[in-house]
Formats: sequence, C-alpha cells, structure tokens
Amino acid sequence: MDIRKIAELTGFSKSTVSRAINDQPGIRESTKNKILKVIGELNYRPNQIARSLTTKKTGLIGAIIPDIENPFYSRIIKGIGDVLEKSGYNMIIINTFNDLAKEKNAIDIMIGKKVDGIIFSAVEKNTKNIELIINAGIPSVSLDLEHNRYRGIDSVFSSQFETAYNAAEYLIKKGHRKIYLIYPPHDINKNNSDFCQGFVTCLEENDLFTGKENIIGCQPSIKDGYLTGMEIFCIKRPTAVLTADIIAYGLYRAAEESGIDIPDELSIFGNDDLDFSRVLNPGLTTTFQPKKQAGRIAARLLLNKINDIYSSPRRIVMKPRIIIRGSVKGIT
Amino acid sequence: MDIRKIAELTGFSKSTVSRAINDQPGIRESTKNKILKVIGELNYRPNQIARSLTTKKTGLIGAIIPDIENPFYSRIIKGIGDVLEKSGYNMIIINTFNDLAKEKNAIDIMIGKKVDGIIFSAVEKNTKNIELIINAGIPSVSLDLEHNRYRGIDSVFSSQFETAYNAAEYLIKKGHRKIYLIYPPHDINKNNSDFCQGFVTCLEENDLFTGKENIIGCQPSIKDGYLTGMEIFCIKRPTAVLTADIIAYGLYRAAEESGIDIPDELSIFGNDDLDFSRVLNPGLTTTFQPKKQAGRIAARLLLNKINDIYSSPRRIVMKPRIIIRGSVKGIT
DNA sequence: ATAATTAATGGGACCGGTCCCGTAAATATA
DNA sequence: TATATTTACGGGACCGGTCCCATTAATTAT
Repeated sequence: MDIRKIAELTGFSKSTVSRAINDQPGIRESTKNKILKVIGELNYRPNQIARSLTTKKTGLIGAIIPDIENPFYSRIIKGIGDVLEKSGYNMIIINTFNDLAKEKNAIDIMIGKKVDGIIFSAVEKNTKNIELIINAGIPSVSLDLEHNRYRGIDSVFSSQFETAYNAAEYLIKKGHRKIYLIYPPHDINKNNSDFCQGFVTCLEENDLFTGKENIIGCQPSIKDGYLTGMEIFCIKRPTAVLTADIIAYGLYRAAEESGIDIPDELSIFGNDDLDFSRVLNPGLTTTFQPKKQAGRIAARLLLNKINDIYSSPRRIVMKPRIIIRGSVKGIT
Repeated sequence: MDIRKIAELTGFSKSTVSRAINDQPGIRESTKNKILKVIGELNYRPNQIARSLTTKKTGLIGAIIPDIENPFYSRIIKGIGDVLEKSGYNMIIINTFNDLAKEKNAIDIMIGKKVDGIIFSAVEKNTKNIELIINAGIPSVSLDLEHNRYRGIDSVFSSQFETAYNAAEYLIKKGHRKIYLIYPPHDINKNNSDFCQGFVTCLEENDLFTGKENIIGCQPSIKDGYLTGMEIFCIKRPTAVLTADIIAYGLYRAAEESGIDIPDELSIFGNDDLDFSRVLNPGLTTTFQPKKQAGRIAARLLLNKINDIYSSPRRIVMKPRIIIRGSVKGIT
C-alpha cells in the first residue's frame, strides 16, 4: 500500500494526497478530509525511507558511546532521548568499548545510514575518527571531550582536570599520603587524560608523586574493579584511592573479601555519582557529574546545529561538585 | 557524490559500478578493481537509504523496552547488540516506561521506519499493540512475556510464576509469616501478572494470604524503592519482602535510614540478580535471570525469522535460579 | 574462419515518496 | 457577461540506488 493506491482510491493525484498528508497549503479543506479519512481507514503510513530519499532527512540521530551498560552512559542517553523524542527524532546507539577501530566502524555506519546528526563520546581526543565525522559534514556534538584541534564542533563536558585535582586535594587534606589512581586505561595512557593530569598535578604540588606506579589502569566495570582490587590490596597498601564510581563498586567487594574496612583502613573517592553510590554502606564519596543534563544539552545543541548548520559552534562547560558521604576518612 | 559520479569517472555504467560494490558476478576482475580503487580514493559510501528503498531491507532492528536506564534492560540490550552487530544490523531503541500509549507510538515509529524486525518487552500481554506489530507483518520476538492470544510470535522468557513461587516458598520455609510483595504496578494490577500470581499462590497454599494489602506497587527504580520503603517500614512491619533487585536497592537505603537491620530485622529477596546485588552488604539474595543470554537468543530467533518468514514460531523458556547471599535470615 | 556460446556491460524501469511547474477550476473584478 | 486573479489539482522529474533484460564483446567449438 503506497501513496498511489491512496490516490487511486480517493480519485485524486498523488501530489494532492501528499499535500493532505503533510498538511501543506494549496488544498481544499474538504478534499483533505476525504483523503485523510481514507488514509485513516486503511491505516496507511507513509514510507519514511522513500521520504528520506528526497527530503534528505532521516529523523535518525547516531549516538556513539563506550558502553550502554555503564550507568554513566545510559543516564546520558536518557537525557538525550528526552529531548530528541519531543522533536520527533530517534536514536541509533552503537558501543565502542573504547576501541578506535570499533569507533571508526560506528562512524562509517552512521554516515551510510545518513543520520541527521551524531552525538559521540570519543575514545580519544583529536583522532582521525573525529575528522571523519567532520568531513562527512554531519552536524555533531562531542560529549566529555573537547577536540581542540577540530574547531567547529560543539562540545559539552566538565573539567576532569579540576574534578581529579579537587578530589586528590580533598584526600590529601584529610591526611592521606599513599593515594592510588585506578582509572580506565585509555584515560591514563594517552596524553589526553585530563583526569590523570589533574591527579598527578595535585600530588606533585604536594610532593607526593612517586612516579607512575600508583596509577593503575582498570576497565570501567564492577568486575574489573573487583579484580584489580583483589590484585592490589594484598600487595600494595594504599590508604586512599581515587577512581570512578563503577570501579569503586568492585573495590568495595574486594575490600570486603580482603577484610579491609572502608573507610577505617581504606578511603575511596569516586567520580560520577551514579545512583547506586548512595545505596552503598558506607555511601561513596564522589564527584557528581551532571549526566542527564549533559545529554539534554548535547541533544539541544545538536538540534540547533541541524536547523542552522552555519551557527557558530558552542562549548558548554558543566559544573561538577563533590558529594561527601562516608567512604573517606581522615588519617591522624 | 553518488553512483552516477563513480560511473562517470570510471567510464562504466552505474549497473557495472553497482556490481563492483556488491561483489556480484558478471563483472571482469580487472574492471571491478578499477572501480573499487576509485571508490576507495574518493571515500564513496553507497547511500543506504536509496538502497533500502529497492531492497526493502533497512538493516535496522527496533527494540522496544520499558527503560534503557534499568540495568536489567541495558543488559538484555547488550546481549541483543552482541549478535546483531555480527550480522550487520543496527538497533534503534525506544523506551515505553510501561505506558501503553508510548508503546503504540513506538510501534508506529518502527513500522514507519521500516525496521526489518522488532524485539519488544511488552507492557501487557495480548494487547492491541501486539496485534499492530503482527498486522504490519514485521518479524518480531517477544521478551519476558508470552502472548498466547497471538500464536505465531516467537518468544523468550522465564517463568515468573515459578520464580515468585520459589522465592516465597524459600521465605516461608525460613519461618517468615509477614511477607510483602513490592513490585512494578503493571505487574500487579493486571490479570497478566505471573509473578504476582506465583507469590499469591504460594502464600495461599500456606494459609498466609491475608488479602491484597501486603502487595504494593512500586516503579522499578532505586528512588521509588526508597520512597515506598520509607513509607511502609514505619507503619507496617514485614519481616520479609519479595521484590525486584532495582527496588531492593532503594529498600536497603530506606532500611538503613529507618534504623532497620538487614537481615536481622528485615529479610529481602530480590529478582533479576543485577551486577550490583553482590556489592551490597549484606549481599542480596535473589533469583538470577539470564538477561544477556535472553537478549542473544531473542536476536538469533529474530534473525532466523527474518531470513525465513515462514519458519514456525519458537518459544524459548529460560531457567532462572536462586542465588543465596546474605539478605534473608531465618526466623526462630 | 565462422558460428555458437558465454561473459561483460549498458539501458532503463522501478522503489515510494516530494516538489516544481503548468493547467483547469473557482472566485473576484470590471 | 467577459476578463483577471486566485486557488486547487495533476503531470512528471527527481532522490540514489537495484536489477532485469537487451546488447555487445570475448571465448570456445566446429
């Protein structure tokens, strides 16, 4: 059942049927009603694919993120979805698991599928992958990372340097001297890790930095957090660790199993403030990152860009804030 | 840049270019290479929209679920994504928040977007919405629920009746007499709630069912779990509650704040076994549901259906199992 | 060398819409 | 009532591919 069929049945041409469907001018009210009536009866739905071909709009937005199962990202996606839905857009989500090749693949797919826009949380700053998106001329906004080499791309992020610096400072003021950073590897190894740098800088300023051995890579999942916790707690004995919330959960379990008390024997400072963090006992001291809001803003920026490609790019910096709960204790 | 352009530049017709792109027979190896070379140099990607219009395949699968932010569903989605990715399909996800109108809307969108298949976790059994999908003739598989009124639809689920019955039985054997069910409302009010029925049946068989007042509706989120916990724990005093993991997390917090000890004063039995449940202290006793596996199987069933529309529908029943941790204690 | 066969290529309809432009019908103006 | 103007509708090109069928070129058989 296509538009020709409706034209046939109503006795009008497909041009007129098209006008009725899209509520365009140049059609008599009475004929519009006639046509709409038949359409309703037959439950006809215009083929969006065909429509997309001429209008060059698919109503699809691509979201490229590390992992939808990570609550940090599913919360962001929720924010994005909130505003897209209201504007009649739909989302196709692809996970990269922080792999550059997967990311490139995802971008290729998005371009082929002719998405109207892309929101992405890139694996690294300033890579060729980012260039790919730009060259394709697809409106896009970057989450979490600011790709300063590619001006012209909207971005929304919060300063991870500041976040890490402040957390480390908090720990130091509480008297901690043996502080470990346990963080996703791609945020550590690369020269683009603001978070890692914020941590190192703060330690250096306090003459506490003893080389890279107290910086440990760990994939952002409960399981990996648990595994590195079990590995580290036995050998090295940090009094405090700075990490991401999702990793902290694994650390809690490892500490429990190792008979290490939080916060008496080990202080943990997270990052993200996921919902579970306040359920834990003791509650996880962490830095709140406005995830849903970031998603919402990213979506709005993208919509703006789509509607006005030549609008000048915007750069939104979000404000994180420390949430003090019970997982950090002072050392006397 | 389209296929005509490539035809022009290579000196061949677009038919031949099409043959090269799709690796079809009837083309000389040398000309194929020439064409592919030019395509590679120009970084040309065929327009999938145009392609979809003739092939009637979009490579898109629709996933309709209650809420992607709920770890239960994000885990299922992960499983689905795993197998779809390998087959070159992409997913467009829409949340229903257990709202029938939103669900209908989602289905309409999927049909319009011409997805090749739909995987859905329906709000209710046997609704008109399900009929909509069937009438559209789109291959689909149902998650969690079995729509027995609509034979011909593949489904993968685990018996929620059994899950609830067994959990309630466990609680009763531990000596509990005042047991509450706190569960998502749409699973309680409707006559289609297997879980609720399993609970009630078990209580009745033990002469413990005292009417519906110990069955309480609660949206599946930590926050809502917390809220109903705060509301209930003060007034009524259950010795045990049966609930979903995500709600249990809120209950933990409420118990903590109310000065109620788990498991000494209150036993909690969850359902789902989310990752976080073993991080809690005490660990949450719950029923493991094979989420990722269910997603994988659903995706495979769907792929089968797409490749052979006339294959007879399959009905996969998954086996849940009780995971005993520390949140349930016997009463003497 | 010529005919018969097979392989390689081109032409063009088609998928299901949108939208420009020309024409016919309705309405306003003289 | 005839003409000018506005409004409603139809015709057909187009979006960028696929794919069937006709045609031409290359092989093989006779």
